[in-house]
Amino acid sequence: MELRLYDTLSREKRTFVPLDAKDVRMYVCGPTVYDFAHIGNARPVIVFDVLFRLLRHLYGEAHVKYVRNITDVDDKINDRAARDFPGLPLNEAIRKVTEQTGKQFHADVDALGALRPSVEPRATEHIGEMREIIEKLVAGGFAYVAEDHVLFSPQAMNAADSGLPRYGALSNRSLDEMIAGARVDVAPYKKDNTDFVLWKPSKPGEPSWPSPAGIRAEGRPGWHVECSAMAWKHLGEHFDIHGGGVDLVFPHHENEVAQTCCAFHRERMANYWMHNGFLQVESEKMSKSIGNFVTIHELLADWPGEVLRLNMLKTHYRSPIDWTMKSLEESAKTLDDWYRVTADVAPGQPAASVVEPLLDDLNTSLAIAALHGLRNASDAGGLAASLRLLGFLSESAAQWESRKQRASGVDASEIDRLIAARAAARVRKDFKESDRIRDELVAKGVVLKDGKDTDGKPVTTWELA
RNA sequence: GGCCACGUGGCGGAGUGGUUACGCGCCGGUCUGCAAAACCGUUUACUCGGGUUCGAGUCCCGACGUGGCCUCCA
Repeated sequence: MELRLYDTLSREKRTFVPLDAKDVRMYVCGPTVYDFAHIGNARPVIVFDVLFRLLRHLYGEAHVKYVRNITDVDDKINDRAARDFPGLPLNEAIRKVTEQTGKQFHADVDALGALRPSVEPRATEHIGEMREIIEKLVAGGFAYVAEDHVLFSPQAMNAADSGLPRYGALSNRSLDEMIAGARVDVAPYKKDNTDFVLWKPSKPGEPSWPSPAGIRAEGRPGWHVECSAMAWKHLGEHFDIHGGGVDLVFPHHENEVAQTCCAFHRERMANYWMHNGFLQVESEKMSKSIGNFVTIHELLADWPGEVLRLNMLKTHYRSPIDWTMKSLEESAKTLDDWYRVTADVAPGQPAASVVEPLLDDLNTSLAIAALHGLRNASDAGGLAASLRLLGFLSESAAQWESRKQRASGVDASEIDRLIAARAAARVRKDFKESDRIRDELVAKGVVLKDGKDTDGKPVTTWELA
């Protein structure tokens, strides 16, 4: 069985053939670290983590390299730093913001069960590579200097007749359309309104580095060239998979392709371009003004990370998701059941019924249906191994259960005392008293479960509603 | 205005021409002092209008609806 992936560029599912099966290479655009990551940011993290795990399963852990960058130079970071640390010099404030936010991001994605990528490059550590790419683009006639900016010219790219991709091929639009649809003010230093910034001058006090292309004033990079530089440094001029959210297709990824292909005279940057769909919250677009803007951090206060993970994977990665409380409750219930039935089970091999849907462009919905199938067939070993492949079952069943008790703050010994009192009442057939105790516990959110142990003796356990 | 994606049963959500998706819920049963939990079983669908075909949720055209992108938002 072979892996098939949907490629945004060719707009079809294609069999995945790595450039080098001993060194499978994937790049995913990571966060700009200026604020808490929201639940929409969690989607690419989880989706491409599943792909990373699947690739490791197929090609071996040592043969897959996953790069996810951290953008730590950006206007939004500068604004946030000035707002939060008005007393500090800007550069120091920026460092505080990026450190704090980066740390929080790692705590969030760890809780979601996402493996750390092989490399997490920071933009500010790759300024040299960015300058190098910019120099090549200027030398090749694809970029020009104007008023201390360096601008990339898609027109020049499409005028070149050598083996380059056409600008606009990834996002499926022509330069003419872009010119016609342009609705922003064109900066006076641009030759064409489709030109985009590779390098720009820094204002006094802002982060700055020596500029390329003979510009005397110091400056800083444009966003797009950061990813071209980091991907090049860690994965080479041409690699296998490039991922991110659909919103990045244009202009970010289109521009990455342009920069990398023109700098290195290549026809392709990545062989497969993968994009995850967007997310709505309770059927509404997530926005701060509606008040439904929800961070990963906030959700983790109420739900285990694996519940968020399962809830995300119930929907195919390219479809839109409506993120709702009801759906989260369902996901939590499912995981409770899976933890229960896989408790103390030695994991076997991941089931083919789970792996095969994943090979078909990460059909996680169908894979989850297969998990239910394993559960109903009482194949606990296969279920446990398959869940692990998908990044679940990171803790023991006991830890999973105790986490819920801790969160609710109930006193386990008090509950045990009440259960014993109820058992005594039932023995003397004082059902009025036994029901009273049961209701008392329900009021505390504790649900009793009467069963029998292996000897047929009645035994009562409990769980939180 | 331009480009693109999507529209499945009470809810979530798979399925690219012909057989039960699956899960949650509902309902019924077993168990129970009664419940709950657990286990067993059952139920309902393909936005609308045309077309292609022996046959369409699945292909084509149109309408309506929802969402995304159109210069730094995952």
